[in-house]
Amino acid sequence: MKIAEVSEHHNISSDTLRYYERIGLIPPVTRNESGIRDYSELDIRRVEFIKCMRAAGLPIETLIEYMALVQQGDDTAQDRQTLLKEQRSLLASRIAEMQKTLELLDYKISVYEKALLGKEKQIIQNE
Amino acid sequence: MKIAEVSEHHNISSDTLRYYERIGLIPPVTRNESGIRDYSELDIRRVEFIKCMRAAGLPIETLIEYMALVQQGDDTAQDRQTLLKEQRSLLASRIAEMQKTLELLDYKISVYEKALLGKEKQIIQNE
DNA sequence: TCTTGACTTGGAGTCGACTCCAGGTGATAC
DNA sequence: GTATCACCTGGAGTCGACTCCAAGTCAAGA
Repeated sequence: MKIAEVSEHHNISSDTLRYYERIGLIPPVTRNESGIRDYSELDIRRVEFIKCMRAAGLPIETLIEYMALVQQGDDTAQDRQTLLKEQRSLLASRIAEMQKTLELLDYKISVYEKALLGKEKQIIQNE
Repeated sequence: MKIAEVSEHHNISSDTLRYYERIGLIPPVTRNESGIRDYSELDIRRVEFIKCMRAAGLPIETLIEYMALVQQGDDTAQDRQTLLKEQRSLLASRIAEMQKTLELLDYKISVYEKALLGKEKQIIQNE
C-alpha cells in the first residue's frame, strides 16, 4: 500500500506519516525497487496504534520510547508494560477530568435552557 | 487576592493568568490603587471555569468567544447555549475515543501480564 | 519523447498555548 | 535611605506536533 492510500484510508496526512517515520516513531517502512514506501500490514497496524494513542493525547516522545522498546525485543516486555501502565493511569485521570467538565457543561446548558424557557414565557405573556 | 495567591491556590502560573487577561479571555481584573491585580470572587470563578474547560481541551479561541458573549449580556444566551452544546458534543466524542484507547491499553497490559507470567513460569521450571 | 502526477528528501514555516525576560514601579523591612 | 520583593508591561522565545515547500526522481500515458 502506497502512502496516499494509507493516508486516505486512515485519515492521516502523508506528511504526518513521513514525519512519524523520520522522527523514529515508526520503523522504516518497506520500499519498492524505486524507493517508494510500500506499507505492509504490520506497518499499517503500527500506524493505527500510533494514531489511536495520539488521539488520546499520549505524547510523541513516550510513544517513540515505547516503539523503541518493542524493536529491542522480548527482554523489554516488563519495561513496556510499566510504561503502558503509567500511560493508562494518566489517561484515566484525563478522562475523569474531562468527564467532570462534561457534567459542568451539561449543567450550564440546562441553566441556559431554563433561562431561555423563562424568557420565552415572558414574551408570550407580553403578547 | 493577589496574583501569586490565585496562582498557588489554583495551580495556574501568574504568567498564564496575565496572558489570559491580555488576550481577552478574562475581562480586566480589578486593580488596587497602585495598579496591582486584586482578583475578586467573580474573577476567580472565571479563572476556575477557564481552567476546567482548558483541561478538557476546549480551544482558547472558543473560550474567548464564549466569554465575549457573556460580557455582551442576556441577549446572547441562546448563542452561548449553542456554543456550549457544540463543545459538549465535541468533548463527548473525545472522551469516547479516549475510552477506547484506555480499553486498548488495558488489553495490551493484560497481554504483557500473561507473557510475563509465562516467562516467569519458564524460569522457575528451569531452576 | 515529453508531460503528467505521485512519490522522494531535507529543511523551513506555522500554530496553539504558553513561558520567559528586561526594564520599571511601589510598598515594606532594616 | 536603600535594599528587597512582588508586582507591572510589552515583546520575544519555546515547545510539541505537525505542515508546507522546493527541488529532484521515476513510471505510465498521449
